[in-house]
Amino acid sequence: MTPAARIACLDLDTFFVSVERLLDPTLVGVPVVVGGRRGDRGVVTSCSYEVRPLGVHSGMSLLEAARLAPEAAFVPTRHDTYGAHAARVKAILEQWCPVVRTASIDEFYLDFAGCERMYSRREDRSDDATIERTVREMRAAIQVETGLPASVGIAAAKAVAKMASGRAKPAGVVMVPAGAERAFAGPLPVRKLPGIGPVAEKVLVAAGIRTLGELVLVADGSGPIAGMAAHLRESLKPSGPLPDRDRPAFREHDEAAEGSLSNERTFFAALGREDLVCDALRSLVERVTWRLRRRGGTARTVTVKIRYDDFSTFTRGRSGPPTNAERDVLALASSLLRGAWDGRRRVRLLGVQLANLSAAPADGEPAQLPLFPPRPRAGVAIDAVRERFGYEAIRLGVASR
DNA sequence: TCTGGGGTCCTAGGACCC
DNA sequence: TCTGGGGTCCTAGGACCC
Repeated sequence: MTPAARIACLDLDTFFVSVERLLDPTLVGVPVVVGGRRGDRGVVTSCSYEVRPLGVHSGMSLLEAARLAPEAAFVPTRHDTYGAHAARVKAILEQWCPVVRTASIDEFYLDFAGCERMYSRREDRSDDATIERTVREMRAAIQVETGLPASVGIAAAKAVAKMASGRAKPAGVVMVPAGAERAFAGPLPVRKLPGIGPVAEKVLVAAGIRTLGELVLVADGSGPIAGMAAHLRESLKPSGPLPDRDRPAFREHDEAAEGSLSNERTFFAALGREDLVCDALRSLVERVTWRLRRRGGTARTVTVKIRYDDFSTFTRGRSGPPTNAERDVLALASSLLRGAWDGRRRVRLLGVQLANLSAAPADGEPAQLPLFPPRPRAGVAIDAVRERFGYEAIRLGVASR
């Protein structure tokens, strides 16, 4: 069977902005920047199409964005809010396609292989036409049912579908028929290829390679540029079946026993005092272990991250017996912090990561020895309140500073 | 462009084991 | 004893993605 363009990549347009507009209709039709209030330290996480021509883009500091777009409305990011909207989108996609995978909060891959017959109509002149028409109908259904605009790329290869979804924005559909991959990708800047970031781009541009059409011609061989060319050629080939499951971070809570969990914080003013650094560490441990318990898992590895004023960054980690107890993690994190911080330099950022996750033994099941000490009753009560009303419903004395 | 916060994946050296 | 090769785990750092 010849490979065909059956992989669709659906990307929600300016997702956070779109959700904020659903929740606050006064934002409709006005330029919007999501990421924080004017003057906050932080960066743009999403911005509306009105401000793009002014030079605003995600990742830019809010100060710069405010200078470029003085008229824009600035709204803080509400991470707890967006997941439910993404879940509604996914539920609709599953009515249209048997294979739907979540790649990120605003991005889904679908595999329509084998669906041509079911969706075929007399006016369709080919299987490709059937799929493209179906995807257009699906895209419109998402918009009508959720109020969220989306763009879709369709191709035989995931990476090509992804690049095509970029070309489909806003609110469009672009299909790249099998065999047309090189013609489609050739004119695009190298940065558009998934896997080419700022560092790789710099290397390529320094070598005079600006487009994927130039990169694809680089011969096989050793060295970073030949490696990137090989990566590109591989990316243009038809993809195999999509992975069995969603990425770990986007699975349901009770099956999320893989991947890692982390919380980190950049301080408005870098911290120099030891007691404040320790308080911050405690607060991070409290939050990240709560998330771990909520998804019913344990972690074997704890890593502390520290960034100084000059942006130099260090991590120190250690593995041990699995735990989800705040006390255990705090003890380990504190000792790692002592190894990572000289106690003199000012600390700009502190982070705690939990990794090597696995599912915690079910309730009532005898754990081997005291690896899973019963949670103190106060801790259980705090978790319960947070489960109902959200993490911020309870601020513990020292952590609320 | 003075740079947030949540992730994944890859590399590379050393320990350790058979 | 001076010494092979493969596999896996641990740790630190970095590129990349949204």
